[in-house]
Amino acid sequence: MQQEYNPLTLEADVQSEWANSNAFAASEDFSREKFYCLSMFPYPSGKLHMGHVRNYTIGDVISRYQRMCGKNVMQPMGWDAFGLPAENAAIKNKVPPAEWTYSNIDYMRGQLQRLGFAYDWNRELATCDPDYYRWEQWLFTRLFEKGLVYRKNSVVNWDPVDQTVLANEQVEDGRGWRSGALVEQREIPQWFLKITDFADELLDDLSKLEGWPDAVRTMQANWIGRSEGVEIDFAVSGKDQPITVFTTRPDTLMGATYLALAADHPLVRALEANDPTLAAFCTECRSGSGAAADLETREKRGYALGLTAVHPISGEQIPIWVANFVLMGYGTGAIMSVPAHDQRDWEFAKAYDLPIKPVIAPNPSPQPSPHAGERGEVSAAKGQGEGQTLQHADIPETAFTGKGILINSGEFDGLDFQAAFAAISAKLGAQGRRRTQYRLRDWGISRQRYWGCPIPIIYCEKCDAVPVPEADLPVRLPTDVTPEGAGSPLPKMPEFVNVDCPQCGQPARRETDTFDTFVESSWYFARFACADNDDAMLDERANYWLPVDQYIGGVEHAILHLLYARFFQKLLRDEGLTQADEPFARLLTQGMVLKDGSKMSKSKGNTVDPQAMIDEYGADTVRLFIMFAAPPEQSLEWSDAGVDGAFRFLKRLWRLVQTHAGQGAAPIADPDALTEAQRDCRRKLHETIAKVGDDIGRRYTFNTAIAAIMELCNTLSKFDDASPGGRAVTQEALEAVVQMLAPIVPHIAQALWADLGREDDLLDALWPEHDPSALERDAIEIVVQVNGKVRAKMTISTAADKAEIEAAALAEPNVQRHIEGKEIRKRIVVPGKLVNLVV
RNA sequence: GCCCGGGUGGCGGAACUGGUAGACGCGCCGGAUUCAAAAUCCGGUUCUGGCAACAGAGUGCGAGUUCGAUUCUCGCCCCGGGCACCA
Repeated sequence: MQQEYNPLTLEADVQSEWANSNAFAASEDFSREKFYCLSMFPYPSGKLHMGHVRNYTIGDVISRYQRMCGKNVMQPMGWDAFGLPAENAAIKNKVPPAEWTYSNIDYMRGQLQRLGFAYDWNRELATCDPDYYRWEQWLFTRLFEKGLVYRKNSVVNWDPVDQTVLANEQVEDGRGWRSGALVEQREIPQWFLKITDFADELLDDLSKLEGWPDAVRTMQANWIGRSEGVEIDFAVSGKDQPITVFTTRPDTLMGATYLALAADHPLVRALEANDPTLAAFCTECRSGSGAAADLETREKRGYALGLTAVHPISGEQIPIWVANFVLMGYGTGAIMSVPAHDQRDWEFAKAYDLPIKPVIAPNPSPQPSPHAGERGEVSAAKGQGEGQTLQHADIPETAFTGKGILINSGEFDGLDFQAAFAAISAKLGAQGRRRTQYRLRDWGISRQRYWGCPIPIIYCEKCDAVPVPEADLPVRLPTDVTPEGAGSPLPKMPEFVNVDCPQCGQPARRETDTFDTFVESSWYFARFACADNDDAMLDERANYWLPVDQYIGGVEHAILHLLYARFFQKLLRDEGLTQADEPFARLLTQGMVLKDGSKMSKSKGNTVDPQAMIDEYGADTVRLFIMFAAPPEQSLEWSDAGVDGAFRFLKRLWRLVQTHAGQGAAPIADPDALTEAQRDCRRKLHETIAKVGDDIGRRYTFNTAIAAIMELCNTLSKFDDASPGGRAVTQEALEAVVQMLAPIVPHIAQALWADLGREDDLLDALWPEHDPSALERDAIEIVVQVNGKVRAKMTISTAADKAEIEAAALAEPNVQRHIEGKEIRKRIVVPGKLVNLVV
């Protein structure tokens, strides 16, 4: 028998073998099916946290499993290296962001290697490397030429004391996190990418993404928010310009009793100058963070402008209000309010005593809900989540937001939604236009920050904004800089700012804003295919590897990052750089790692340092626990005791293999010559192989795969049969156990593989297949229920037909007791499962 | 506020297509081994009643569909993620 399981030396040995043989270098091989497995790259914040370990273990298990299935696997790793934390660290520690970032990368790379992840490190990239971001700048200039880029004024959080722009995260309760000053919304010119040009394609292609979780597809569809509606002009009494609103419910037009405008609506802006009370109200609306969550949870407040609009059909005068919940960024910045049929309008009307005019009656003949008649309830037709039930057609307690039949609407009375939509749109004539509206807005990519990719634009008085010519790329970010707090240092660097106009040669000024860091993470997956190419952004290798076959990352990225990456894939495709329409064929969104029920975070002080766990137990134990504790999509509750349990299992496995191997080479078995106990053991083995293959390959429920392997090991411990047949079955089973565990605990698996006498390379050992003949059994357990309650369990031949099963069930003593003297009204027999007798 | 998830023993979780609720692991209890401890091994462990056989209850709450619901439908409650400048 060999020595004890010593993970620290064992793992070091195995890892140096992998390194020496360059075991995970991937190359394009058109004769083999490729598998590109990608985990979301980390922000190099200092050291790995448990969320990283979970993310990367999941990816590594999938990669190693796919390799054992014979695929040509590529699993790269890189660094999402630009971002705010580097600037904060610079201010705090007086160290340049570049230096801080690169030293973090070095440390974290070592941690990833220590965990034994099968990365092709030849493809490593960091987004702060000019060799990377130059192609992003290049693409931006291409998009500029194509008209997919434009500049417009847009609001930012402005800290008037620090004289700087703040991220939403840096605004706490409406105040700057450093200065404590009240934050204002201020407009500055910024660059935008026309993602809305792709709104339809981004929405429609969601249906192709069958390997994505439905939740993510639904969230993206709702985020894009395509809606069909009508744009309606309301003439304003005493003004030339009408107010244009957009509504998806023109059928409710006759119930519009007021208009509500955003504080930034042009009409409001014009009136503000001469109305100090209005100006004060608008200032209040503009204060605080610009985050939608803050705006929409504020108390609904309004201010009557004292103007009226003319209802385009009735000709009635209706008041115009400014409301703090109307956003300039969505639609036209003005809404027609129909308080009877919109909950927010209803609450606003109640608060300010505005008229509520019901114009829709619930449809009198919907699909009847079972008890609708009894309680006088009527179910509204269910559209996109807008169904509701209602006591009556009038509006005593709440708005009726369902669709129905028009009332109080003059000539339109009696029409349903469809008919009213058409009739009212037609009646509006030139004052109404059918329109498709999106909730999605163009992507603002300008950041007034230092540690990011410089936007390659030069401003010339004569030529306006000029993209930097390809020959002058990259625009390098100066790296020997330590930001000190208030604002980006770039505008204060004449050697960076002062430049000649590439068009006319006159003195000009370089753009000092940098890209949103989401830009870098929107195309890195493609660059991994050819990270070493200095002459082009992408080459033909991208067509071999893309799309990513499996992408793994946190749910928190379900909308923004994943939508931007999908958008960029389409930009790259249209640029002729790659062919795929979508970047990620299959997506796994992993849950968070919790401790004591809440997310691990420094501020809560409930973090567990992965490094300490690795140092104590080794990488395999950490990997095993993290894959066993929960299915990947669910949150995972960290448990030190659970880690102990994982370690114990590996020690048991180690002993099991050593004990067996210590008895010398095992004979080969003839399956037909086995005893019944040996056949049972072998059946358990092949049932486990079938289940584990399905759990890892199809379901991605690694926790149940591990549980099944543990069960098998428990069976093997008890089996303990030293006869030639018994030893042959044990050898077969242990080899399969080691293979099935190899993706999860690759180090110990490699050592045990050799101990079992195998000389081939476990990394490429083909995944075990189950032997269907081993699964055959003569008898099966069947449950007998009486009135749905289990009253007996019986073992019966698998050959028994329904009548025989039923007869056997009726013969069970405990069943007899429960049916005695009662009439059997119904007999349900589910072969192989159960019998239910209804008495 | 809006969009999307989730809620099962003391704990993490299992039950995949509507068919035995609680696999596997942790913890706990009892036993073996040991001078003793650690480590290891064996047995038990949803709750209530019962020596047991067995009976009753039970998957956030309330209703419904069904022979049968953790699973499907409706209405609530609570927790988590996202909300466009954290990544």
